[in-house]
Amino acid sequence: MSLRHGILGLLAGKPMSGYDLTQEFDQTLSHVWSASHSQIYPELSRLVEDGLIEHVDSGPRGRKLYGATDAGRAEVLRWLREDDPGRVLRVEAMLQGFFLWMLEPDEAISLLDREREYHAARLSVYETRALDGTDWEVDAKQRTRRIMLDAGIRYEQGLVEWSTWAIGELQRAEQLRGARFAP
Amino acid sequence: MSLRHGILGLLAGKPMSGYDLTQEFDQTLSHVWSASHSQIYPELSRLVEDGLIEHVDSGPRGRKLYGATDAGRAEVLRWLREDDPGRVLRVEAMLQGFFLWMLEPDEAISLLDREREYHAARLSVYETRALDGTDWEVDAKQRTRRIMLDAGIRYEQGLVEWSTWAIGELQRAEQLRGARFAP
DNA sequence: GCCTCCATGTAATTGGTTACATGATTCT
DNA sequence: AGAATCATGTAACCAATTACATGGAGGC
Repeated sequence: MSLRHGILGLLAGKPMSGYDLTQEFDQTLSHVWSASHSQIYPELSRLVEDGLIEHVDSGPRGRKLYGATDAGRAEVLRWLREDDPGRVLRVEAMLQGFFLWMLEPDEAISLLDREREYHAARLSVYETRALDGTDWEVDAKQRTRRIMLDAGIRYEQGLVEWSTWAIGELQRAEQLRGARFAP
Repeated sequence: MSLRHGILGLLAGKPMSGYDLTQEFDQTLSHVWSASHSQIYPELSRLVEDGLIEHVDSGPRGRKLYGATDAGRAEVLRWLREDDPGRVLRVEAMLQGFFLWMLEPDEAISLLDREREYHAARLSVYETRALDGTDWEVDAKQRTRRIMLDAGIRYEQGLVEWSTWAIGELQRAEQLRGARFAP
């Protein structure tokens, strides 16, 4: 139950509303975990029921702030210490990659180019964020954010490099193929 | 519906049984898409119903080989050409990473060390596989396999480097903290 | 004869997506 | 006055996991 622990971990950091959590998953955690508001709100109710979070404050427009209870914080720590994380990966774009051989070379190249562009765009988002964070290194929380942002940067960088290289490979292969007919 | 297209793409390559597909997802496609046999068998039935694959041969122990039909191959191509891949990512280990600040420095380091070890192990599996593949470059299919294996290698390499670096960061931070009390 | 691996399937449950539904506040 | 954004929730459906269930073939 990772969504549960994700929410719990965020609320252990500071009180937030369902809306805030939705944004956090969508922005900061996006390269690590996805969750939509329709999943988050019911999970918040369950966490309250289980005594792991509590309703701590209210704001305008029915806004409800939740915070982690002691039991909630303890549960995050237990999860971090004891639970081996699942290793399932599902990356649809990379699954498509496995079937590139079915496409004409130029189509395969344009698919890889789509990937290169996507990851270059993500990379520049993360790099901007890295520059924006001025007061890094002040405390453990900031340091963690920096470390996880770096993971995102390295991941996107790796994929930009990979797709650039792969495009080159396909172009080289096609030139060789052409040369056999027009030497 | 990525599982569907994953199966279809594999069967467009060569006829396989549900058992073969399960192994393929578990071994070659593991860093890209996961699927268990309990998901695969029902999906095979649905694909037959929809005329995208057909039962082409039988073997011992009730083994059933399926192959893609023309409609099936056409559907893979349509998917590759027209469908924008989903960009949802879910990596439980990295989600845990976001809450490292809640742990004592030595615990955080050992969590990162677990990651380093896991990815180093995966990396060596892929690197062995890269050496085993002798007749690379012979055709588009082999070239695709090489390119996707390379994606896996770069991904794991990136994470080994990242976790090594992150461990260093935490160690450095802890030394600085210690120095303030014992200058 | 027994163990392991090959091989296929189903059922119950949980997790996640998409669509539906509503209302308050702020900005222009 | 109208649009955009904030904010919360539910319902129907689809996807995935875990557990249950069974049997044949080959090796020792």
